[in-house]
Amino acid sequence: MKKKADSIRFSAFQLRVWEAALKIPFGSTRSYSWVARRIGSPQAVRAVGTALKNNPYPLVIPCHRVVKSNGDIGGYSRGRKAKEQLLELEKGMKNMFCLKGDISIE
DNA sequence: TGTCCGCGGGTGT
DNA sequence: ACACCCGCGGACA
Repeated sequence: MKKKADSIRFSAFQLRVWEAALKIPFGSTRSYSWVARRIGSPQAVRAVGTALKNNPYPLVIPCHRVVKSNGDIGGYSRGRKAKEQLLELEKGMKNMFCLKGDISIE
């Protein structure tokens, strides 16, 4: 990603990561490795984390739904706490609307 | 559990 | 070109 006045220049890798993140169902979570596999770069798990961190719209892109594969919550730009609360919030909303299954965006 | 190392991509120098 | 830095994961003790 070139940092210039343009600000609309992102690498294809980042775009793929964010696109994959957008496919994560509301109120659900996926792992970093899941995203890595999904974008066709199974070993790029660390890069996925970096890409998610660099995402320009942290709330539009549901990067908070990406957690560690070992059950840990993982990191978050705005702090782990915020991430945790966001997930709880989505869970609550899901419950509020009496949603049994996942909501698929595509 | 805690550490350690490799991983791919991004950024600074 | 080089040397780090990471929102990780898996192996190993």
